Amino acid sequence: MKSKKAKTPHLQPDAVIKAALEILDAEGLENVTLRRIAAKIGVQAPALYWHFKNKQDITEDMAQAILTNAKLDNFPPPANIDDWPKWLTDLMHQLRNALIAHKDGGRVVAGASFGRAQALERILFQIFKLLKQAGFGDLQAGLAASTAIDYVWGFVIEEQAGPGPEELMALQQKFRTERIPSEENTVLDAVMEQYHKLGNAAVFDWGLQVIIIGLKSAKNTQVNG
Amino acid sequence: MKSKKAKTPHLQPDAVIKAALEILDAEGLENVTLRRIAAKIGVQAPALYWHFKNKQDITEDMAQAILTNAKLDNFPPPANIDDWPKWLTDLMHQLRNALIAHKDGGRVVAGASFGRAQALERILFQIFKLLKQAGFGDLQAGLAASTAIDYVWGFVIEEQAGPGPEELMALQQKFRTERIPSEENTVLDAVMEQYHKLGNAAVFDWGLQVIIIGLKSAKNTQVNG
DNA sequence: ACCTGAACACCGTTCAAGT
DNA sequence: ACCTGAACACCGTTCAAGT
Repeated sequence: MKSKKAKTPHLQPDAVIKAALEILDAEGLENVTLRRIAAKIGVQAPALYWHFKNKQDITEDMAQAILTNAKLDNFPPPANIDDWPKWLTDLMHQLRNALIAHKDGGRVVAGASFGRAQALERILFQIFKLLKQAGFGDLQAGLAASTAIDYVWGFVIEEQAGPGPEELMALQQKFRTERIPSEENTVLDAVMEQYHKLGNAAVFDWGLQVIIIGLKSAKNTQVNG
Repeated sequence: MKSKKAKTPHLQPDAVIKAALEILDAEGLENVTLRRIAAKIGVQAPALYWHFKNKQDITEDMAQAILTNAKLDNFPPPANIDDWPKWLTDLMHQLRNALIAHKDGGRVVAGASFGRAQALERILFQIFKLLKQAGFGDLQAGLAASTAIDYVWGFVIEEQAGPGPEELMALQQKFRTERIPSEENTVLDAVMEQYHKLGNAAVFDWGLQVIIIGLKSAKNTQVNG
């Protein structure tokens, strides 16, 4: 009698990625090692080499998982094509959310080459298609899509790699003595204060809207190499 | 008789950073190890710990060097304040140039926390000041500066970490079978072709101009948290 | 004050050997 | 087919010891 699923017959690749993401969230990227992953699923490190080519291969799958879990693919298009700004806004917020959902998510995806490229290409392709419908030229649609994605990318990397509270403290102390005009100094401090009140999502959205406004008037502009 | 500079009296911190950057350019970030750096300047690895707290400390200095060597500080302001768009354009191009001047430059600077934050803060402060002169509100000037910087950041990371020629090949092959509508497929391919003809600098500039156009109309808009 | 030698705990990876 | 045990070359880092 063959009992199906007797005792989890073999090591599932999905379980490996799941364990890796759990370690990532709990302890950060530098603790995602093959030995830690293996230990988490009750196996020895070399066992992973049966299912994955190497660590890079695992990283690729982690990146895919991070970008795939948020349903960025087949993002529901707007009823009215003229609402593409809102559609793009929502999609880019979703992309950011996917990246910040995991600790060091930006760095993980940045570390993946093939997996990142593939996932980002799909998103880019979606934006490309919709912007063309909205009246963008071929090249402009492609450029617009990558511009928006690059912005998200940079924002998240900065957001996650940015100085923690303790580093901010040290920074401020160094600047107190260094920075030239103390009047403007306090003005910038006040702005930083505002930043915190707004929250990252709002700051992110401000820049995103700037880009979208710019895109509206760049729909069919000439591109000069 | 004290001969000055007899035989390079002691190990100079600058020489360490210089050696590190040389290894970086020649062999990439993963080969920048303490032992390799030490070997390059004819010393043993533990010797570095006399001059630097740890490897992170060296990374911070590398980031500083990368961002400082390009003269991003005290970037000459425009004769006419209304020319702030060109000024900002030039500054951002210079920032990109500084980052891509070294192999993996983006990742090095991303890996630095204190050093990056300090250098970027200075650039941000400069932009902040000039945009205020150009009539931006306090908060808008700050948001505008960080938006522009984030874009540069994302573009360069993508530019440097992006798939190399061999990965692009594999990507295309995978997409040939996967991607849904082959008509649109070829359109996107044509766009990618255009990208190459334009070159990275032109693609970068297109997105940058989009942002600047958006900034012009966001000078004094309300910010909603 | 500045550097070496030797060691420690930890990597990713390989490979013969087990089942 | 799938996994272990042991080893290899390499990390960053510490520290006693040399000069």
